[in-house]
Amino acid sequence: MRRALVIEDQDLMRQALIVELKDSLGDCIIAGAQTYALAQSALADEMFDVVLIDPGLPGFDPTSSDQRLRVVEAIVRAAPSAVHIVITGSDNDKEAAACRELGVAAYLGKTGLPRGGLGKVLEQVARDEFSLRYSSANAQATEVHISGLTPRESRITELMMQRRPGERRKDVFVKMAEELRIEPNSAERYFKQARAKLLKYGRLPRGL
Amino acid sequence: MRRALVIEDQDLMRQALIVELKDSLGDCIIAGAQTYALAQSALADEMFDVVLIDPGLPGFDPTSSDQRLRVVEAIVRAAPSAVHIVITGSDNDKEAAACRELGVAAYLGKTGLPRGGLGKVLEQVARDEFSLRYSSANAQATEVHISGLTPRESRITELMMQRRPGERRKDVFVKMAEELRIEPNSAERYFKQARAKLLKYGRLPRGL
DNA sequence: GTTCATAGGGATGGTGCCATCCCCCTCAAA
DNA sequence: TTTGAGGGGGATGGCACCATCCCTATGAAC
Repeated sequence: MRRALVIEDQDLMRQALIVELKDSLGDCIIAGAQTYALAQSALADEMFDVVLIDPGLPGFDPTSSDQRLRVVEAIVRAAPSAVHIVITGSDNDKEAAACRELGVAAYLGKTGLPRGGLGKVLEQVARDEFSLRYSSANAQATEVHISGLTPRESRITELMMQRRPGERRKDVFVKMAEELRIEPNSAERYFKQARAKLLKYGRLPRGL
Repeated sequence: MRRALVIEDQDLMRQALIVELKDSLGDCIIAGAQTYALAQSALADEMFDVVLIDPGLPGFDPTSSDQRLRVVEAIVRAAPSAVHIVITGSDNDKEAAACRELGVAAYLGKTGLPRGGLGKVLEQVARDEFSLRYSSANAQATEVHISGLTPRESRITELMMQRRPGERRKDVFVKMAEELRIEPNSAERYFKQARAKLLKYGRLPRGL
């Protein structure tokens, strides 16, 4: 059972990263630290296999690349055997190179890193590659989330609304089926169920 | 059924904010926009009751308070009847005051805003109060998340590990019972179940 | 010697989601 | 006229989690 530590001051983001890690690691114990002090005490208390670091922590000047790197360096030294992943909202290539020098295994921008993205990064790292992903605003469309729909229903609705012209519904069912490893028939069933719910509440977005 | 729009470039954070909003609003439809352009087209297409804005968007200089405020102003103008909430990682009192001038209903720092925090903010806003919460690193301890535990089991384990000396287990059961509106007996049952699982896998953190 | 917190469970009913298989109907294209 | 995409469902079994109630046993406190 692997142990991981997530160092990130923004609570919702830390929560999200912990969930991402949990989904990627399988059996694991994940600690979350909001501050540098809490991270230090966690690192002193226990061993970790994976450490996720956002260097923009309270008490450090976010515009000082020097301070940011010193935080990373201190964390890496405190757990030299762990896999270290730096994730930041203000990424740049100089910092990426410097982190790599410090022994960091992956350097990630927060923008453009979707659900499941961390899993792919960990796979890359497991192959001893340095994983580098700069922020990029890559969204093609707005997402939509509708309460009352189950996750499956929500997902197929989203996929269906993003369908490009000429693409048949059946193609979308196949796409979702591959994504979730289920039968296209099931995807179709979720879509029908979702549409029925939306019709009932008179909330049918375009794209039916 | 209310409609909300979340404008935030970091995908995981946007996701988390959408979940927060969904939990707070009940029946609702929530759109998520990664960029200013996507936000604009969403605002042009539909009406929204609530708009959540992170002014630090790609394409704008994050150090320029002028640019940040112009983003907020444009969004507010595009949906004058909506409740606008600004949430940012780099909050300061000048920007808060300026946002209030622009008609924003709440100004929140990302650090120190926990799960459920947005719900309280919305309650405040519903009472026509201006909700102001600056970032603060307020965590007392590291959180712990263990895979294989259900949410209930995870929560009671976390509460139990944060128990202060002298506090009895029973007190913690009551605390969790109030939090989730269940019987203390049930909380105790979850704790026992969690401990049994942890013992089975030899992963008993201190605090039993 | 009784009370109470704690340890360590068993059993139960309910609910929601998942995944699948089935049915019927319509309409257009080949 | 047969085939295939699509609309609109019903029924089912399995599973995980939730919430509750029940039982035994230990050990310290009063």
